[in-house]
Amino acid sequence: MDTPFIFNHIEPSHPNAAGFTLGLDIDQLRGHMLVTRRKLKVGQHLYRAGQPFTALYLVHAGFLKTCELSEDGREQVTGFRMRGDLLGAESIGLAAYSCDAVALDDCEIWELPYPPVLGACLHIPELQARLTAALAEEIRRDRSWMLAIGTLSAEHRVATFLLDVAARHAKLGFSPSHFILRMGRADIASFLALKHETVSRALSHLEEQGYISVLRREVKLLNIPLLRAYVGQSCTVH
Amino acid sequence: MDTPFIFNHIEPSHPNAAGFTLGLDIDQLRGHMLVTRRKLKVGQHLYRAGQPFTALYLVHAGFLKTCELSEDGREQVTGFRMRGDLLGAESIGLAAYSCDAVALDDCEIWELPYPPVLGACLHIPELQARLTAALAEEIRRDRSWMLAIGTLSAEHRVATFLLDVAARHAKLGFSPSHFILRMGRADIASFLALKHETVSRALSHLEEQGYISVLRREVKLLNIPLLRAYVGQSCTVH
DNA sequence: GCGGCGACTTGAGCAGGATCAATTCTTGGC
DNA sequence: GCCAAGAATTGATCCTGCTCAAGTCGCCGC
Repeated sequence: MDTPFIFNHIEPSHPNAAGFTLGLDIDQLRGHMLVTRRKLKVGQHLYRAGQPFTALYLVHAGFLKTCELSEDGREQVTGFRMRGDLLGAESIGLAAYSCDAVALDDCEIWELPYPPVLGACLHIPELQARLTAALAEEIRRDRSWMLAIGTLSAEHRVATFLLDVAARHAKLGFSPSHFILRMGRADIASFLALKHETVSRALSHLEEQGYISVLRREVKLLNIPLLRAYVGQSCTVH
Repeated sequence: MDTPFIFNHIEPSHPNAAGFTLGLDIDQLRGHMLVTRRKLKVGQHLYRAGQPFTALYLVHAGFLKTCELSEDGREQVTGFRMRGDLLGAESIGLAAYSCDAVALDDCEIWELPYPPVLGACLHIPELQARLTAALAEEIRRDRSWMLAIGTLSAEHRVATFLLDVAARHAKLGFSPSHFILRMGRADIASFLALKHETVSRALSHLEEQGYISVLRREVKLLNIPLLRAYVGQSCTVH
């Protein structure tokens, strides 16, 4: 029996797996810049909108959300980041970060000071290509969520979200079918452009239908292919 | 009286303005790669999802939309591109384009073959920084629309959309308060995660309230500051 | 100029998700 | 261990935006 309760604390097979978003050995980067380590506790901000933009970050362990804010106080969760994910890239080219990054679990983060990253790109042409590709990947991820939000019903969105979590867990070597959500219902709701009650109901209903089992934040996907089929139906059915 | 009907055919002050997204002189790029010119008629695709990724594109004249597609046939407009905007960047790092780009008006496009762009980055360090910044900018734009879609009512979204069009027109030296929409109601609706009837009603209602005047695709913003205030209210009011 | 098609508007009725509210369950602080 | 605060669930009701439908308008081809 697996132990999803300590996911973030299991060491995956490759010791430098946390650098895979950039596809590079961290040690190679250390030759070009001072890579420091930062620890965050639940609820702490890695950075806030408006703070001077000084670095990119790689998640080594833990879990974070990014939040977009408007002048008039509206707030939107725009994504969740886990081991291996890059943070701060959206603020490249600005003097200050453009959004908030908040720890949803205790985190260990590698800080890559930014001007040095640019410099390193000149010496490691590979790095430049990787960084650009990582940015493009981020655009594609955001757009595929726009597609989901613009075209799927509440329940389909939630199912899609669970399948996405599963896929990301699988890529890190964790169980795709049994995991603990690190974010609250309200964060999922904001991300999917819903209300937390709606997310709660959707989860309950997916459970009733036998697709999943939910107990607070512990989720089991009982039949992933069937769940995929359920999401795929969304268009052909109506 | 201005003549918004021919916006796309007016030459703006700076002859190389169409390159401003990359902040570079196109002639400088020509030294490193073969920049070719492509013309498109309304309805033609600049590229389609699945076609081999070979180039980035700069819009010199005309107007396009980008569409995200799902395997099961769902479709979502993810953005609109006009003079000076970059296209294709979302597909960097892939073998094939990940979305469709469709002309909504006759277009003239500059094609920047991709591997050569990467090569040019090595010789013009400035270009690398600009390209990366352009990608980051695209992420921020997408996320600010996620915020709008996730937090604003239909009518507020439409108003925000009009203000965005106005701002982009202003940046190109056109009138921000009187313009012709190049896309149909259905495209606006998809982009804002609404239905075309809802967009139509929102426009009519904004007109009733005296914020704008609409006649088919011709739009006048009668009081931009007031319209901004109307959008800004969205949170404080509820 | 006329006919036909597609884009847009508008209305009526419906429904999916929001809102408001009550309750249970967890968790952390003392 | 107990209490308080917060997170999640669930129910009842409301309302925004969707659906279905009819009708208008403008434009292109002939």
